[in-house]
Amino acid sequence: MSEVLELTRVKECSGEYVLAIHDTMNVINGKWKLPIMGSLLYGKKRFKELEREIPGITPRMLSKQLKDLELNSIVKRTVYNTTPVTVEYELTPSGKEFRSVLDVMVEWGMQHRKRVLKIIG
Amino acid sequence: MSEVLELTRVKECSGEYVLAIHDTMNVINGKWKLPIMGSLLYGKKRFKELEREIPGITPRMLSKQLKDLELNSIVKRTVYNTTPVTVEYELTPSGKEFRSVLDVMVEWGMQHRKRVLKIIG
DNA sequence: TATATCGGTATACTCTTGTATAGTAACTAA
DNA sequence: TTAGTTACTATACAAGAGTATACCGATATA
Repeated sequence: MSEVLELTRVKECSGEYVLAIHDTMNVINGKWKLPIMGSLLYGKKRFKELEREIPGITPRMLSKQLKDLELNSIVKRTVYNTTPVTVEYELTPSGKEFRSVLDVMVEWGMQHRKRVLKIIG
Repeated sequence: MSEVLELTRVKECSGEYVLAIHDTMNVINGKWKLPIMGSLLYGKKRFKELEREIPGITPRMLSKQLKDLELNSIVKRTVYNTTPVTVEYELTPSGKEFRSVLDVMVEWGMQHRKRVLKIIG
């Protein structure tokens, strides 16, 4: 079965549809995962770099969310044997391809904002 | 400025990009908004119909989330002057167009699942 | 010697989300 | 008369998400 046909079939089939949605939701839930991924879209970052780039995040939450993202194969963590240790975070291929989801979200978000302002204004 | 050019510009501009993402996140956050919208994709529904179709939801949460969705112009609520009152919920144009976001989420979710299984298996 | 950086962890708290259970007024069918 | 439907609301509670603050050992810098 071709990819396109399979996708069409899945969109009809509520079970797999819901499963895939659930996978995606797991990646973006919470307040901090999208900001972290957004920051990593521009290249590898170290812990403190992320902490500085994401205003308001505490080390506790950054650590927790990075672990989540690593578990879900969105982020890769690499430790370098320097003194003191260097730890680098980067997006996996899945992480990088998540940009397509972000772009559609942005597109919808903008259209939605326009429609709402047209009604109010 | 054309739509396409404007979108390209926004994708470069972190401020508006983040704003639009935020709009979209507001629509889907929490456990129940996507199930509700999913149910309404197939047409107007009444309160009790939604309650029956979404397993596990309590009337409290259904009421709360419907209010949220109404506030954000995703769902339209119509009251009919019958006895007892009939209340119908349906998606607004924005709500209907949200399907494009869902479809991309499904596409990414499936690809991601495949990639992860390939590594593990 | 004092301070700062690195990549975090520990503890305690609040705040939001969600659950459980019961109840409401008005009406209908058995 | 009793039970059920409609569209919810009220109260109380549990659990999870997020915040605030402090701390760790090792190393580098002033």
